[in-house]
Amino acid sequence: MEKKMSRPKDSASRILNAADELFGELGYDAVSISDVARKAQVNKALVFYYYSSKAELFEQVIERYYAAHAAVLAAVARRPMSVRQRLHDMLDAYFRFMATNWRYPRLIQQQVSSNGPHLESIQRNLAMLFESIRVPLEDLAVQRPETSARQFFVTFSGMVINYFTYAPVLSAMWGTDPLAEAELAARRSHLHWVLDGMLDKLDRESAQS
Amino acid sequence: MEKKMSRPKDSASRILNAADELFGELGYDAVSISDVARKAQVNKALVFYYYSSKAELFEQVIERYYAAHAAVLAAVARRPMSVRQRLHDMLDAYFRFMATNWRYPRLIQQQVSSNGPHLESIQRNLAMLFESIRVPLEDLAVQRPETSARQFFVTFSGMVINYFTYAPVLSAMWGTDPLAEAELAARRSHLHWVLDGMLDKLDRESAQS
Amino acid sequence: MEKKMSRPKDSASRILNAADELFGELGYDAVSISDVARKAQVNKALVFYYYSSKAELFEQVIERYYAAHAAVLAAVARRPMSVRQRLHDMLDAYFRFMATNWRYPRLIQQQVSSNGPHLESIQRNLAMLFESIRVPLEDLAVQRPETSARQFFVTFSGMVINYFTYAPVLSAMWGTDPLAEAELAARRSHLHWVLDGMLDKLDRESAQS
Amino acid sequence: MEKKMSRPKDSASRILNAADELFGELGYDAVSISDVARKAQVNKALVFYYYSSKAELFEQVIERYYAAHAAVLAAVARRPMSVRQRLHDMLDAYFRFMATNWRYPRLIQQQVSSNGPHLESIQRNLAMLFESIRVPLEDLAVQRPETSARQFFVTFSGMVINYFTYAPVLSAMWGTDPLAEAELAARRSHLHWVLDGMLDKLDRESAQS
DNA sequence: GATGAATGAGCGTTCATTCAT
DNA sequence: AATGAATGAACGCTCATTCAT
Repeated sequence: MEKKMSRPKDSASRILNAADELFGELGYDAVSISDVARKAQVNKALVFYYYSSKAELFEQVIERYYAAHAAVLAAVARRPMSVRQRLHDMLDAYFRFMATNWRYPRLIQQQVSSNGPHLESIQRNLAMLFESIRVPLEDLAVQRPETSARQFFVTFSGMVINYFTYAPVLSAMWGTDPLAEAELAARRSHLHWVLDGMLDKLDRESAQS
Repeated sequence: MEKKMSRPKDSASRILNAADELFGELGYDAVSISDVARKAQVNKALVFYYYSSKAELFEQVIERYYAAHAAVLAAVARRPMSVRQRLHDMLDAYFRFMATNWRYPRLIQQQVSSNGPHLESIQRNLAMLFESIRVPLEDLAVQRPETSARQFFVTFSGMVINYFTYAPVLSAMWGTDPLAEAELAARRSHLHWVLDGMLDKLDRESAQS
Repeated sequence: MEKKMSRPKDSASRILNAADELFGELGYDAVSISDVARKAQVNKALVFYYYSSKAELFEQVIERYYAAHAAVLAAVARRPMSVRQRLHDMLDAYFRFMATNWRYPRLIQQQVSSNGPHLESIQRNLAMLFESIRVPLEDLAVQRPETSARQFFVTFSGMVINYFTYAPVLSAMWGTDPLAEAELAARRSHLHWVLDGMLDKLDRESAQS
Repeated sequence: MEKKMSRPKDSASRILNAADELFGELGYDAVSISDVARKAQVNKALVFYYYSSKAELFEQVIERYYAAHAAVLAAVARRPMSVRQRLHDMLDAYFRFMATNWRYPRLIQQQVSSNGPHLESIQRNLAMLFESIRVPLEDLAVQRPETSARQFFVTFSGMVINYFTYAPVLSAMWGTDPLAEAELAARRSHLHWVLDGMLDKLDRESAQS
């Protein structure tokens, strides 16, 4: 007799993927373990066999994103280049990563906007991200209150993240899919345009002073 | 004789305020009607006496914000001025409103990032907001993909909203309260600086073409 | 200024009528005091002003039917006539009363079939009804087990009552309204036909013995 | 080692039986899931593990009766015999089934007399029952308004059903248990006596015409 | 006589989690 | 590794009833 035909991926990762999709779409609270088990086509108790609790399951979902995210950042940081180019590169890498993993920013927003129990790990991740942008920015210009690295950090992450968080709403508003290739390209060029605008202004200001 | 020992505000609005604070802090799903009743110091059943369901209570909370928000926008729209000035004014009004009602952007983010059941009314509100920014922007410049009103809309709302959504996290990261006067001032000046950068760039580009 | 224009009937009886209709249609448990108040167009608390509890309100509803029912029975009993004629008369009066007050048998059936809290008063009423049929029947024939007054009592009340209890179901089954004149007439003639059949049989049996 | 201290019947059927008894005695609305769970000696949540809702639990209870009832009817229909004998047989089977499953008619009466949410399935069942009696009756005699199959159907079901519905009341009235063997026998002989009376009358009438 | 506000108790239902197998 | 059964706690909500005015 055959050993109950197991699916392409083993149960543990099928559960993780199901959790990823459901949490990302509906939010932590709106998803029950039963939902996850059903989607993963496994027994409900098996979820607890692999992940000790619902909270831990969620943690694993974002942990996987953190790792991938960190890898992308590291790859960019490794390349030597001008500051201006570096910032464009980082923005691009950030945007591309989010476009590919669009449920990730949604998961983060859910937690942040409701003081979820996973804020701490999000904080750690965010601090790392901030560090990677702070250095080039501080090289670039004097830190005035309106041009501090902190402000740019919030501005750029907001510009990128919110595009994906709001994707479903924008889609309904404008009748186009914000995740389609053409729309992504438009957004990306806009972001670079904005970045250029800022760098130009910084240049002009430092020239002037 | 005393006026029947009731608190400064009547039960209905005490409930609404409690709901506002709790939903804004913890998110719709994480807040139970018991929590709201306890915070409002009323009987749980009384919540249903005034608001027919938890969903309706939430609706009322955001409806109140919508009304205030629309009033602010209308006030700005009424003033005649240059396009550049108008955009600065609108940004300023938007930011100030969010700073005063910082739970409002959090409530919206919660719903949007988890496809909550109130997306529809959020959409309506967002469409209105978009309309009020679209006209001045389209006056300003040719609509290229990277400088379309849509892109600016997402960019500015992201820049503003996320500052408040992330306030708790930033507070922990930087050890300063993002909602304190000094920090708000810094953010506000940054936003105007960014807007100026963009407008300058648009000017230069239209001069050049 | 006018004294809040009161409706054709005063509040107390409007409440009673509303309760009658709702209880009769939906059953005691399925009807809330709010429902009654809404239907009677009075304030919910006013129901308790006139009727001390939901149970008492129900009691008053059936009490009103009892009184009317007793009056009808008494009227029939008063007329001197042959036994056979008396039984036909009683059956007729019973049926006509139920046809006019078709919610009454439904109310009774609800209580009886769910051991409701009003069984006792129902019992009293039923005993009275039984007494009024027992005497003529016992005059008529020897009481064998299969022809005892008790059996006839159950048989006739079942034949009459169930027609009304089942009216909604029969209506759907047969596509005709059992409470329409034509249908009532058919039922009534059937009941007399059955009664005649029984009396004939009793006659033949007593002739034979 | 013991087989995991579970009662003679497994939880699912213990719940179903408890529901049967409680619904039959007190009525759908007067019985809470807690009551059922307590009687079945299981956890309240387990009721929902086996039956998705209170309504479905009730449905299962009557469904079980339907199946048994249909089986009995089918068994009778299979036997070839004279029309008169067939009607006696059907009446007998009907009565015996009700005597054995006396909570069944009560459940039906509850629903019918309060327009309960399960009327539809009751209607289907009743239509089937009607069909099984219609054919032999229509063979028997011309259909006059007072001797139509419909009338006989209501008459006989009323005569049988109400005996059981009223059992608790009759018991209190007469001081004898209507479900005791002797009383059942009396009722049964009465029913056959009535049927004979009707058949005789039909015979006489068709002879005469 | 009439009403709006308030409340305690309970209901049907869901869910994360446990456990024996 | 996998599962069906079981459970305690909580949740949103309803309702009969009370009470001050």
